[in-house]
Amino acid sequence: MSAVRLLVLGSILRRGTSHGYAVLSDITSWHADTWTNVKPGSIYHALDKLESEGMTSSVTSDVNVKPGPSRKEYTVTKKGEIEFMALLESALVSVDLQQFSAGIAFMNMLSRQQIEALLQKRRIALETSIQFLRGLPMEELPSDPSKNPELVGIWVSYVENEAATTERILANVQAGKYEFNSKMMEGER
Amino acid sequence: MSAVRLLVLGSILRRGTSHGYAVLSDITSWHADTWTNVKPGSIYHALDKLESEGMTSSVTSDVNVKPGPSRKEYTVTKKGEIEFMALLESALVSVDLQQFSAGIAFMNMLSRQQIEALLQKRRIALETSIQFLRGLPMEELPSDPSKNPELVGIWVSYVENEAATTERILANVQAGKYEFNSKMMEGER
DNA sequence: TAACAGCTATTCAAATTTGACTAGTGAGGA
DNA sequence: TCCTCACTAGTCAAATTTGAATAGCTGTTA
Repeated sequence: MSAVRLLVLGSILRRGTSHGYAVLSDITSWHADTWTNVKPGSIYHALDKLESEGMTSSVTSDVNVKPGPSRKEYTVTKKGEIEFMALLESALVSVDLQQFSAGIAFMNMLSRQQIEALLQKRRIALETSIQFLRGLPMEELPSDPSKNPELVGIWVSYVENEAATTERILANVQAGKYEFNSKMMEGER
Repeated sequence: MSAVRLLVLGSILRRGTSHGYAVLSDITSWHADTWTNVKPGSIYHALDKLESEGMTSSVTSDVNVKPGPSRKEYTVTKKGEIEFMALLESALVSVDLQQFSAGIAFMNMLSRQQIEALLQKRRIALETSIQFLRGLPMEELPSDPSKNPELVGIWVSYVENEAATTERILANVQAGKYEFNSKMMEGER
């Protein structure tokens, strides 16, 4: 899965109630064409899917909306909120940059303690991955692509860089930067 | 598009002639579960698609193949070879890590001069991207996710790291490391 | 000998993503 | 007035990707 569901739920949650086009505008304005690449179709599909799963509920509003055609207003249900939290937590430990970015975009919706724990977890996973990559066989004149030192090098350096990034964010969070959610939600001890 | 087409064509080209399962085994053995994540379904789909587009041609071999059920043997056509080269060149300038990795996996199928030109091009694209990212507005207490300094930081550091990686590979290639294709192919000056 | 595990080889339905297209409304100019 | 442009809002078919299932052969074990 891509990060669409997380982004869509997050976008609606930030506004309390929202409609397709607003979600689309939010997301396309957030990404600097860099960290997400979601198209209208994916967003509207995700909206339908989320509604059919009971993650959101909607009303068709046709009265006194100012410009353009009528639209469907969505709200995130309790179930959807739980789903959002689960997606958010898994995004924040993901090695994938798009996932992780989307997680960071909504980091303020968790508590400082939760973020710290998740970032630690990501860092450890990345370090394990570095160990593994360093152990791979390589050949100067590779007999098959997997033994190409540059190929392995690309991934070692990516993962090392991610580990450093994670560490840096963690340090900032621990130093008391930014604001976080203080209200506790289900699934917490 | 993902890197499947490139990987499939590359795998067949390396063996001269090949069949679905061999392509699948190649690709899954190359990725260290890291730099590609292609499933059987995608590979067989790509094989069908490529054949229908005339990029490959196939024979059903049923005689004296040793184990298991019968299979379809594919060869890359001239047209497929041209497609492969185009995909390879575009992978090598891609900002996306999966694309770029797949390109590096087959770098020896281009000439040293071609690789050098493409890597330069990638580095320049990445540097332009860094300039852009550095110019983005940020807020310590972001009013919307796109202004989150950590989010922007993640991408700055990713792109900077990619620029450095590209530079490093370029330096090695220029220093005479590795072996490349000396035979010239169409579309070259 | 039959049954099962394990490798070879692939298929297929369902889910997701892409890319391109449709359509309503208001503002401003000719 | 009427036309066109730009913005709002969304739909849809086609392509791709996923996840899980199917099916052929060979060797081993009970």
